[in-house]
Amino acid sequence: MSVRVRFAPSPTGFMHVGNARTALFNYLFARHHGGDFVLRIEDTDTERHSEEAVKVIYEALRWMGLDWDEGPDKGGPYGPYRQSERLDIYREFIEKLKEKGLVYECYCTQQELDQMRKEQLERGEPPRYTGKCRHLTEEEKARLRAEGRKPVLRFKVPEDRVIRFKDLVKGEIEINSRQLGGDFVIVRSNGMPVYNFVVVVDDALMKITHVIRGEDHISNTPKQILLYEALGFETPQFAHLPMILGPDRSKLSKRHGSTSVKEFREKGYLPEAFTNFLALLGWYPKDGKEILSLEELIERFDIKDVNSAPAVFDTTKLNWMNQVYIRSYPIDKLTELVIPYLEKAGFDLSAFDRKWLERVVEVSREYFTVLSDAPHYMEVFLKDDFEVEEDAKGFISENPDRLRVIELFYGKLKAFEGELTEEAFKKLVKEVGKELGVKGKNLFMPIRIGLTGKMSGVELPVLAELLGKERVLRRLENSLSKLRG
RNA sequence: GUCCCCGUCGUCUAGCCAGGCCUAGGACACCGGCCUUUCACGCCGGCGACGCGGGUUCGAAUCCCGCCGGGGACGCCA
Repeated sequence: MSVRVRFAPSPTGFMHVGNARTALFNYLFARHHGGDFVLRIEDTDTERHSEEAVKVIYEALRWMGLDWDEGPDKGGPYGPYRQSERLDIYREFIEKLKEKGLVYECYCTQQELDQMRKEQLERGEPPRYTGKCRHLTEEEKARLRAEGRKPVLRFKVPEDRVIRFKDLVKGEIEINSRQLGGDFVIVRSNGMPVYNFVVVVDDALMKITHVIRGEDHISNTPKQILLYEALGFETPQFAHLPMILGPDRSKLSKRHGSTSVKEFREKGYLPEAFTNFLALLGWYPKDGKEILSLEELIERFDIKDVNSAPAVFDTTKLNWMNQVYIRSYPIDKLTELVIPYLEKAGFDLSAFDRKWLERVVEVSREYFTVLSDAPHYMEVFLKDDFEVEEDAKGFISENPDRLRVIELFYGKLKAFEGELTEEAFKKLVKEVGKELGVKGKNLFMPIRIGLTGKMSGVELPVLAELLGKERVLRRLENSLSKLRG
């Protein structure tokens, strides 16, 4: 039987990195085995969900390069792929459970349940539903209905049964049915079925062979296994991925800073780096190669190599990886990605030639960690009327020779005929040094300051050639006036 | 509270299932040096971990037990 996995997020309006990793691992598993990757939207909690939120999921997945074979937008043989559109299907299976006598109506109110839980906790007992409504007579039900109460449907959990399953990541797990918290709700009082039920129906009907999801679902698994059995479905294989933790070792959440895929995208992480980094959170390739393309990840991915210990989400390594990817990215693509950041920073790029801009990106990218660093490092190429920084001013005023270097260089350049290539620039600087008897830092730094107003930056000859004679002259005039004044 | 899961450098991890090859390997970060007439890159080097205690064994990071620590789940959320 061929492998079928699914990613089943609920559209909350943002895609958490934990979800992103779950999606990735499902995708890698499917592609590695030549199977199908299904996208299903879990929106039974209707009030919370919107179309916009579904779009967020699509965008995150597409950005990461994870393409799905079946889904709400694509269709497929086991649709619909949105739970809110599958209500008739669920109804059918709920009827089945009713016929088998495996469910019953419960009329307890929210307040009653809360009260019960509170008392149990106070007594030091684990909170659980006691089965109070399990044996209501028809008359009692009628009376409760007359009070205006609307029942939920609860599933009868067997008294004392050990439920076992083999988790592909964690190994054998067993739990006694007594620990499940009592008979659980499968249909809300408003008629809407609940996660633990629909997930089973959907996974079974969609022929999902492997359920790969976060570790926080481990405790749901026994309940779901009970439902698979009650409905006469074959249980799939389970693989529970270790949690992703914040720096304080608690479950990663918004208070830990950036946790949504969108934020990483906006900061200027490349999807390749982000995906690569996520893959290494809880998984490690046998050959130890860490920089891996999606194809290479697919090739190497094995669910058996997934670590069972949780991983702390620390973006330090992601930063490094992003640099690695930035440096090897196709320059035209990188330029395309960088442009929005430059425009957002207020640079008018219309005056610049595309090829020239690519050259600038090429020499600047060595300095970027994230794409949003681009304006900072590229400014030196884009803006001629800069300020001279304080430390640079200080450096010049320390020694009168230093200002003279700029002045002489300016004069020589003005008189210079021809194109200002790297070679020509070096030659001119050398002449200045010779005539003034200045070398090293005392020679180069004033020229750097004259050209950029700063004490550090890209290599000067490269900068000079890219700017061209006219712009260099203008810059020297600019900084000279500021240094003298 | 109860149950479940987990515990190797600061972080991601290799090794653990099939005990000796582990004086515990790699990567990131950090520190130092080299390179560079700046910064960064790059190169070289350094720092740095088997949670604790018992067993089993000639030998344990690896197997067993206990403890401690961390996390998760206990919803008419998913």
